[in-house]
Amino acid sequence: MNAPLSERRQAQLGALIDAAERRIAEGGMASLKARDLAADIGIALGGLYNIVADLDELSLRVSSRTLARLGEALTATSEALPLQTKADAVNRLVAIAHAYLHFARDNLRLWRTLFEVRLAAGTALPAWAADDQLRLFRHVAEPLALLVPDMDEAQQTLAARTLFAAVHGIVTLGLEERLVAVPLTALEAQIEWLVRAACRGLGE
Amino acid sequence: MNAPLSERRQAQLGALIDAAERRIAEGGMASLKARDLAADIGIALGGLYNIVADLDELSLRVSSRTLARLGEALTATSEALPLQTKADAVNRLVAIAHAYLHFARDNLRLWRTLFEVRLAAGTALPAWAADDQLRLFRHVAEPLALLVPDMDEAQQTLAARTLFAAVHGIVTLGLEERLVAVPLTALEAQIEWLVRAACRGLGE
DNA sequence: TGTACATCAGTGAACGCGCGTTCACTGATGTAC
DNA sequence: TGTACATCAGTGAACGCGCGTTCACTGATGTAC
Repeated sequence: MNAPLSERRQAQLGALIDAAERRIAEGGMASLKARDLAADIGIALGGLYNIVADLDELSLRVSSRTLARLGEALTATSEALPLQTKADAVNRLVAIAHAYLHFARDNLRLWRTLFEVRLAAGTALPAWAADDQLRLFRHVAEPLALLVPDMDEAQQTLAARTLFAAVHGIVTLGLEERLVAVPLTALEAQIEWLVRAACRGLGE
Repeated sequence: MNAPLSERRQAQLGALIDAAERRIAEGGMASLKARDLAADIGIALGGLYNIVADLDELSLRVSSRTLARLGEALTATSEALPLQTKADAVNRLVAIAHAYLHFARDNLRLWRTLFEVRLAAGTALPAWAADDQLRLFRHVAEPLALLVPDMDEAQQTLAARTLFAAVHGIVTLGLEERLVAVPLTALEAQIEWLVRAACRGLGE
C-alpha cells in the first residue's frame, strides 16, 4: 500500500500540497475545494483521488508542513542563543515567543488552520501531529527547566503550558484584524513584558 | 417594522432562542439546524422565518444572551470585592480571571461559540456586540487603572488587553479536552500565578 | 519491425447529501354589517 | 345571533446550491511473441 511512489506521483503530490497550501493561505480551510485544486494542478476532478485519499488527508499534509516550518523557525531562534545562565533562559523564552509571533503573522491563515483541524468527532489526531506538538513544546520546556531546576517536573510542564498558552492568547488576539490593529512592535513589547514578568513570578 | 411584538410572538421568540441555546450547548454552532429547531418548538419549518429573519440572526441572539450572562457573572464577582488599595486591585483581577474560567467551563460550547461568530466576510459585527465587549473589558481596565495610575491611558488599555488575552489563552488551552485534562484547581493556580506575576511586572 | 493485448493513469458526468430558504396554499380568528 | 369576507399565522413540499466522492469509460504506454 505504501510502496515507494513513482517519481511522477511524488511530483503530483508535491504540486497538490503546494496548491492546497496556497489556497488555504489565501482563504483558510474553507477554500480547500476539490474542483479548484484539480484545476490548479491541471488534472481532472477524479484524478485527485488517485493522488490523495480525500481532502482530509490533504489538509493534514498541509498542517504537517506548516508545523514543520514553525519548528524550524523556533529551532533557528533557539540555536542562535546561549543557554547557560538563568538570564539566558529568560531571554530565550522571550525570543521564542517573538519568533512565534512573527511566524503567526507571516503565515496567518496557515497558522490559524493548525488549530482548526477538523477531526470528525471521535477521530483522534494522528500520532505524528501529537509528536510534532511535543517537539515544539520543548522549545519552551527546556529553558524553563534551567530557570526553575528545583520545581518538580509535572509543575514545570504545567508552567510551560501556561506560558505557551498565555503567549498564544496574546498573539491570537493581537492578530485579530477585526479589532484595532496593534502595531507589531507594541505586540512585541507586550509579549516581552509578560514573559519576563511570568519568569520573575516563577522564582516566587 | 420593529413594532411591539405580540405576546405570542415574544413567547415564540423566547422558545426559539431557548431551543437554539440548547442545541448549541450540546453540539456547537454546527448543530444549529432549521429543521431541528422547528421540531424543538413544535412548528413547521417555514414558520421559523416568521419568528426570525434567518439562522444568523438567531445565532447572534444566542451569543448576545451568552455575553450578557458572562457580564452578570463578572459583575457579581467585581461587586463582591473592595477596590481601594493596589492589593485589592490585584485580588480583583485574579477573581475576575477565575470567574472567567468558571463561566467558560460551565458554558463550554456556548462560550466557544462567542468566538466563532460567522461574519459573512465584510460584514462588521453589530454595534451591540462591540458595546458588550467594551462593557466586559471594563472589569479588567478598572482595577488596572488603580494599579498603575501614572501609566498613560493607551498603555493601560494595551496592558488590559494583554492581560485578558493571556488569561483567555490559558483558559482556552486548559479546557481543550483533546489534551490531557488539567484539574480545575490546577488551572486556577496557574491563572492566579500568572495574573499576580503580570501585575508585579506592571509596576516595573 | 509489427501486431495483439493488458494495464492503469486520467477523465468528467453523475450521484448523493445536507441544508437554508421560499412560496403557494390552508384554515383558524377577527371584523363589518 | 348570523353571514360574508379579510387577514395572517402556520404549513410542508419543493427549490437551489455547494460540494465531496464515485465510476464506467478512454486512450496512451508498456509487454509478449
